[in-house]
Amino acid sequence: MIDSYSDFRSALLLWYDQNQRMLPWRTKPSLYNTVVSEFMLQQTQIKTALPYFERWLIRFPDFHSLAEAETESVLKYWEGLGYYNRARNLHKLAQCLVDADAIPDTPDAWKALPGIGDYTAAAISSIAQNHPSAVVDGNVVRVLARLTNDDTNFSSNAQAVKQFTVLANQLLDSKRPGDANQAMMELGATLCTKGQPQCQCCPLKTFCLGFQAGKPEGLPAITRAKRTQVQENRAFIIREQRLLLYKIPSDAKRLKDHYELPSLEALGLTKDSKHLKKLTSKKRGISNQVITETVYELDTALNPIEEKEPFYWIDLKSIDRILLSGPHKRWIRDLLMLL
DNA sequence: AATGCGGGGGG
DNA sequence: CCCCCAGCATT
Repeated sequence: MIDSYSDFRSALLLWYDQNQRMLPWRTKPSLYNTVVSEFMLQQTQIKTALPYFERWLIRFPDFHSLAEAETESVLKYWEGLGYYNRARNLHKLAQCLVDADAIPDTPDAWKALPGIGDYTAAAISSIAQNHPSAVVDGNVVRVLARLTNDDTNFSSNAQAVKQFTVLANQLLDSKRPGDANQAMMELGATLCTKGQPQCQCCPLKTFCLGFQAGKPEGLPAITRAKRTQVQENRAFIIREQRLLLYKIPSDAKRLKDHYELPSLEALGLTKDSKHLKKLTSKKRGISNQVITETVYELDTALNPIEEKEPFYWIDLKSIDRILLSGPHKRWIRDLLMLL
């Protein structure tokens, strides 16, 4: 397929040296910066993570400061980014490293730490420690599927990752593994994009079978999980400058310890009640669910509930101090403007 | 191997 | 509206 691995690696690295984006974890490289950025970038685009990364480094500049921080503070700085177990795992990881006798120096050693799988172990090892381990993320899968013109219909992303890991390691430049890995991902993020790849600018076009065959856009072919529809009805209730919120239990599977607008169900109400008035409705996606959420207000004559257990009356002035998921935070802000 | 986990970017 | 994003842990 590829005549000269040496030519391939040179072309890729030359392009990366000349075209890489300026990013804070590249400008100021360190083990800590690499670890934090890789956690934030799990299933999250660079553009989205960037402001979080900057704020994080000011508040938690190193492993030691992170290890010592309260979980609540750590989550507050992750608020809105999603996948909150990443923050909890990063926090635990910092504590592990501070306690450890030695820093891990192989992918397998990194994988023993919380929140680190195949991808992140290879990324940290190669970028921060010059270890020759290839990363295979969504970008790399796309680049390699096109490079080899592989039209396999993968039944999952994991299957594609597994298949392309072999090739990724064969192609990896062991002299500069961190840059070679980042170059493949940078290529996938900027030129070899899903929609309209800019093949004419691609440093790999002379090696790319997909380009030569003329149809790289359709690759890779991966069957995705079907989405299911869910309906949620919630209450927006304010009494005397306090908003009624529901605190998600610490043993819940998602959004543990976050606050949200209480569901009508939890309040013992149904959407058909005469005392409810529809305020607004929005649709959003979570994982493979499409949630249609409708918010109602309750007649001011009725006083719904005491402050007890998972229900809290939060003073509007202190709303910024509690943990809120992104959508609920925006929702509350919008509804307060409306009133 | 399949599923759940947030949220947002961009076509 | 859709797919996808520098994935991981659990089952």
